[in-house]
Parts: sequence; C-alpha cells; structure tokens
Amino acid sequence: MFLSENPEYRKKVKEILPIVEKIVEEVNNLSEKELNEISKNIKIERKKKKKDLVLPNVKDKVILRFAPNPSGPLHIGHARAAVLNDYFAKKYNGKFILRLEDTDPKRVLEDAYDMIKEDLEWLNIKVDETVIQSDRLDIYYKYGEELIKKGLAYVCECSQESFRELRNKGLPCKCRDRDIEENLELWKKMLNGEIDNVVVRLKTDIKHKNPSIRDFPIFRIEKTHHPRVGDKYVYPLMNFSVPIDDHLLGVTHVLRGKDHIVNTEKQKYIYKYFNWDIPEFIHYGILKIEDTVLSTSQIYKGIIEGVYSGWDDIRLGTLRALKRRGIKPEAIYKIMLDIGIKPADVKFSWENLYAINKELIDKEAKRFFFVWNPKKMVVKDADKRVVKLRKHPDRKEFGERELLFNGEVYVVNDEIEEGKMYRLMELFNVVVEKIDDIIIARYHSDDFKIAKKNKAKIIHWIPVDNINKVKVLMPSGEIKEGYAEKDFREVKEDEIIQFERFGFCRIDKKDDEITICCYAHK
RNA sequence: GCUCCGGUGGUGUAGCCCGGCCAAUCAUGCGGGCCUUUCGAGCCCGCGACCCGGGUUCAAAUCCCGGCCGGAGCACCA
Repeated sequence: MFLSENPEYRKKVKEILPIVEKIVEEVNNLSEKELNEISKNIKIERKKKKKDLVLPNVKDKVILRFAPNPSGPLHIGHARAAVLNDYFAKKYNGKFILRLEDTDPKRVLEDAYDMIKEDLEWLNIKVDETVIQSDRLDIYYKYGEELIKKGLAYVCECSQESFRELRNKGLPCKCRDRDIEENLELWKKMLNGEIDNVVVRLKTDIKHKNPSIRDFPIFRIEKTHHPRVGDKYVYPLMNFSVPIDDHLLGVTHVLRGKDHIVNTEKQKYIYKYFNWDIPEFIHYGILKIEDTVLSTSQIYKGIIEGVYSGWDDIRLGTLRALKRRGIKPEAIYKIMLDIGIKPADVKFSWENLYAINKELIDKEAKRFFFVWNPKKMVVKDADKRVVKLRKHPDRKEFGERELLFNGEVYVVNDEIEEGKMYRLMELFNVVVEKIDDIIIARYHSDDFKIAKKNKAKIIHWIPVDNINKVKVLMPSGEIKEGYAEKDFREVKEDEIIQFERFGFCRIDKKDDEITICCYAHK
C-alpha cells in the first residue's frame, strides 16, 4: 500500500530488498519472550474500514427508481432493489421514484398498487414521485411512432415461430423492408384495434451474436382486461417502456439484477436511436433465498386454493409476513445493505436476518414462560413459594412477574427424563422419579450451585393454575400449543415478546380464550 | 447448445479497479469458557476462507491465460 501510494519508490525495491531480508532474519532469531515484549509495544490499530456503498459517476442530482410489477405485495427479494435505491437516494440527497410497471395486464393485480406503497412505507422508504406506466401509454405510442417514422421500427406480421426461425439463422423477415408509410398505416390499425397478432419490432442487428437481441419487439397486442386502462390493448414491452421512462424521468443510475443484463443491452438501442445519454447501469448478483416461496403467481395461486391464509401467511417471504412475525423493517434494511451490490450471486440466509433482528428486539421484548406440549409435574416435599422475576433481565423498569408455586407445575413434556435432576428456573432443584400421565418429582435442594454441579438442565415451568392458553404459529407451518404464565395476560396485540428458552414472538391475536403468536426466531 | 456473468471460512461481507502494511476485515454460525434472579440472553476466548493449474513479477486474493464449478438470459413477461 505504501508503494501504491508512492510509486516512485518502486524502482528502489530491489536495492532495499537485501536489507529487509537481513532484518527479517534478525527478527526471526529473536526469542519468543523478546517478540512478546515487542508486540506489546506495537498497538495494532486496524482501521475500521466502514463498508460504504457508493455509486459510480455521481454528477449532479442522483435520480433513482424502484420499478416493481404490481402483481402482489413486495417480498424479501424486492426489498433489495427498494432498499438499495432508497439508500443511495438518501445518501446523495437524490430522488426516489416508484414506478409501477403494469404494462402486462395478465400480471396486474389491482390491490397490489396500494400494497406496494404500504410495504415501502413500512420499510421507511420515502417515495418522492410515483409513476404508473399504464398512465403513460400515449407517451410510448408517440415515441414508438417516431421510431417507425425514422425507419427504425416496423410492424411485423410474422408468427412468433416463423420469426424466431428466421432470426435464429440471422435472416430478416419480409416485414423488415416494408416502407415507412405502410408501417405507419399498420401501426394506426393496431392502435384502432383493426388488426391482431402483430408486433412492432425495433431494427437492431439481425446478425447480432445474441439472437434475442435481433429485432426484438417493442409493442404487442394484449386483449386481457386491464384494471386501469380498460379498452386499450396495444402495450409496450419493458425493453421499450423502461428506457423511455428512465430517460424522461431523468434517471441517472439504474440498479438491477444480472438477469437484466441482456435487457440493458437491448435498451441501449433505444438510447442510441433517440440520441439520449445513457444512464449508469449497475447489475448486482442474483439473490437466492433459502427455502422460501417467493413467486408471486405461486403465492397467489396458493391463496386462492386456500393453501395459504393470505399474503401475510407467515410461511411466506412477503414483507407483510415478516412484519407479522415481528421482523423489524430496520433489520431488513440493514441486511440488504450488508449484502450490497456486488455482481456475484448471493445465497440469502435467514440466520443472518434473524441475528440482526434479535439485536433490535431483544432489548424491548418482555420475557415470559411458555410451556409447549405441557405435562403436569407433581413436586413432592416442596413448600409453597412465590417467585418474582423481572420481565426483562436488564431492564428493571419493565417490572416484575410473579409465579406462585403450590406443588404442581407444567413443564415441557419431551425435556424430562426419569432419574435426572432438573433446575426449575428461579425456584429449586428436583429429581424426577417417575413419568406416567404425570411426572412425579421430588424436591432436592435450593442451591443453584448444586444444580450446576450435577449438570442439571435448567428448565422453565408454570404453576398449573392461572394459566393462559397460547398457540404459536411457526414459519414452518407447525403449530405449538401450550400455556403461558399468569402475567402473560397483560401483553397486547402486536407486541413482541420472548418466550424464554423458546424464542421471540409477535402477539398476533388475542381474546379471552387464547392468544395467537407468530414465531420470529430464537 | 448458444450468449453473458461470477467464484474470499457453514452463511453474508471487506480487500480486487490502482499487486506489497493481507500469516486476509467485520458480522453471523459453530466450539469452549465466564457471569448473572439461573435464558436458546449477555460477555470473553477459540475454530474456520482467497475454486484449481500455469504465467507475469523481487512480490499475486489482487494482473494474464486455461480448466473446473455455479448462476442468469435465450418470450408478443417484468
């Protein structure tokens, strides 16, 4: 690093080398004791290099856009683009545009427009401007027509198959040479709904090494009902509408996944033909998310069929599902920044998200005992007692909870073995004598040290009376049922708590009968 | 198959552009210990990686070539 900053010294390296070698030898001959002395004196100050994500070529105002397809709410995969764009917009004091890309009526869900806005709000992402592409069809028509007039685009009547066949051989189809007037006439007919089964193609390079770039389509006819535009049915393809909008909106940096690299190449033709400046394109690697259904269409199907309870079914990777489990938006924001924008593919591991989230909620979550798969334990030879515990080990101000021991408790069934000693948390040590329909245990001692010495498992427990029924929905789809201690009654819906030795949960629903919780993570 | 992209511990990440304070960062994970009104909490210590082979160079995680592996695209979707 010294050399890279002072390249003029490079030539001298050869001269210095023998000296360096000599010193190295001397150091190597030092005794361990001497070395330790020296290293004590050298305080190694490693510069804490803060990871700082930067955008290349920042000139004037940075304008970014997040462009989801409104076919469902946002999921963890969308969060990456949303967060990155928002982060840079804030960092450079720029602008964040939300652009809803609804030019495929087959993939538009009316509710999604609002859901996406809600999801962004939840993530604390500030939208400076919202653009809906279906409002802008006339704009696309205008620019499309201009390209036809310039002879750079043409109406193609070929079937998809026959065009592809020619294209793959690098041959133009017969429509390519049609004169401009005729093209314009056909274009008008398209817009008026007089013809069907045609597309408008951009003239690119019919021999381009990537066949999909050869005269790719920029408009198509789609007669599916669109919730926002109704009877129009000429729609631009994304490789046309996207560059048009990006340019018109002044977007300076386009952040998107590597799966769009070919699209970028296609879109550059549009910039070239209109003589527009090309924005900065940044392609980050594919985010693979372990064991999670993310496909919006698949989720939607599951909801319709009743497999999932809704978009916020906690088995899903939607933001609203994560919210429901007690994952904080800040945690999602942070992990997306941690992952960053490098071009290598990334396997998203939930563990990492959970760790970040835990840090956020740990200090706020009240602690309670929850006994799942409860089994009654009768403790012989034990006096009645009252145990007072903090609701949070470090935060006295949260107050205390109270457990009244009167001889019978519930414990987690599968934690108990015959003949073993257990420490009932904050209470005393017992030895299990017999397990039948109930567990028979005998009081052993009070001293915690005895439990430690005997390597007794420290388990939690609740008195058999004054209990609260609890059902915990797990992200795996599993349901844990059991009882929570008396003071659990005070929790409110939406509160995040920790069931000790179990994990963090968000209170989803509560009535006199039972409390439903959603499991976040341990 | 064709086109393009990428490969740093179990996972994520820094360093790569501009070779040398890199016997490689930070976090998570895992292992061990400590503490404590007794946690699956907290604190401390430890473990663990530059895909492989060649080349260039005094010096390669970093540059070049080849291989292997992984991914993406190849739509009248976005």
